Amino acid sequence: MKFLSEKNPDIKRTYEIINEGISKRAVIVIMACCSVLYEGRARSRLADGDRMVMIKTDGSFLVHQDRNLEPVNWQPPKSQCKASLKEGLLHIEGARRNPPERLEVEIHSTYMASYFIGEDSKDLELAGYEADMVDMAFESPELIEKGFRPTSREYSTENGFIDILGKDQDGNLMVLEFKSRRAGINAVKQLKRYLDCFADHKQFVRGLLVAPSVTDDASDLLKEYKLEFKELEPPMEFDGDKNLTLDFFNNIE
Amino acid sequence: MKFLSEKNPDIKRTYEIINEGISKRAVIVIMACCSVLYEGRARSRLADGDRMVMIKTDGSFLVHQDRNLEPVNWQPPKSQCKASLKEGLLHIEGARRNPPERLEVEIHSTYMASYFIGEDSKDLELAGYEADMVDMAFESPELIEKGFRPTSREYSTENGFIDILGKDQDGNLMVLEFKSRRAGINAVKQLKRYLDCFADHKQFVRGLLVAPSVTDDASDLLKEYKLEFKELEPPMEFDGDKNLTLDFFNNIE
DNA sequence: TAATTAATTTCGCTA
DNA sequence: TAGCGAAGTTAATTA
Repeated sequence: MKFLSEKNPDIKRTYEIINEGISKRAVIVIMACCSVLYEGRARSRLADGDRMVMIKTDGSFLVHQDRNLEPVNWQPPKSQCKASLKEGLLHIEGARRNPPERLEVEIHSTYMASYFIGEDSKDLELAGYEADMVDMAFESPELIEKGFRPTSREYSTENGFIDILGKDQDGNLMVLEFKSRRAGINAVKQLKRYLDCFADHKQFVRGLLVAPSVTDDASDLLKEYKLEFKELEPPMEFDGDKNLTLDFFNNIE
Repeated sequence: MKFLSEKNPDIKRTYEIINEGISKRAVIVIMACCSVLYEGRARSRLADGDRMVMIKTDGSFLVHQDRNLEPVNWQPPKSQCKASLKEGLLHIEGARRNPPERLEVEIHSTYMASYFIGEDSKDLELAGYEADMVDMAFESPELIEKGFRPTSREYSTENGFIDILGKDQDGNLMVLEFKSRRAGINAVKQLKRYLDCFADHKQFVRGLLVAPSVTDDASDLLKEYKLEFKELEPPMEFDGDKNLTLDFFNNIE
């Protein structure tokens, strides 16, 4: 990896490092005392303090405080970032047109300025999506209940798309709504709205909420609406990897 | 600011820097080639690549690739982070109990390892919230329309809370739903559900969607449901600062 | 602690 | 490009 890192560069040198990093399409990481202004979808200001400033190769622009998971200010990918020296002050501006917004960092002193040109071709593999859960149930309908036969996925209604539509072993129509996390009352209301689309249906239609768990409120509402709940966890295997167990994952307590 | 930054430290030295940073409650920033595993609410793995690893003073733990605004993997504030050397490999683990989840970064080589103990007492001031918009309309009802008289905020119905309930100059009941951004069909449906709660009301009830703009679909749906739209921007002034104009904010094109 | 909701949500997908 | 919906959403507020 090619990189450059300097301690306590002065304002002018920091400016040079940022420009060099931008022109080389590097990831720029700076620790500095700065103030921040944002205007666009909302508007914010942040007085002086020590923060980490990062500009990524795709134009993502982040300002992190020493606390919180999320950046205190940011600009999304594809922002145009540029540095400028004005009256002895260093400004970094990230802007974009749609929506129009602008982030400006004013750097007063720099503790460390660096940029990195690295290799990272790998993308994240992630398991546990709601979509995978629906796929699993569609392919293995016995996970829902004995005799369940799914007929369609993403069945379109005027109140949105039903995850899975099918029939139980007695031929009753079934509407399935999936949640990959604990389901709340909104999930129940959503399911109810799907069932409303079958109000003129002659036969009884069963509504089934499928999730790892439900909140107490949601459980009550299910009873009130005469809907059902089926406990099911989202699949945690990676694609093409269904049979592999990693030691790592057995270590969690 | 007190800080330490070293280039190309070996694994053992990186380990020392991390431990020193953690014990001093510093912000740790590392550029390294690493792989990442996560298990908890979901499960993920990320093969080797060059990334930025950051541990904050509140236990936030982030892994950033050179692209995307969001970290590719992370652990929220209050996570327990610790480093360990196993068979010549450096592991950093961040874990928490509720929900049970664990992030593990395996570092293969380090380009830069650093920690920073800085000062940052300032919090972000932000304007442009939906809540501010509702407040503004409640206090200045003429912004909605001449003769409008708001009666309650957060009026509770079985379909959720109505932002503002009031009456127009002819005494008609009005239900107002606010969005601080462009409103879509979901906002219209939400407003419709509030109006459904007044289905047994003897008089006509007006439904008004208040937002900076609406999507075309939402506009169509408003007509279909015979609901109205009022264009209104969220307030962009900071608290206690209503009369100040900042030069900065005039610069945006 | 749990549930509800807005967010400069972001991100990916689809039309 | 815009709209729609899930997300390891996060973060704040309230019960």
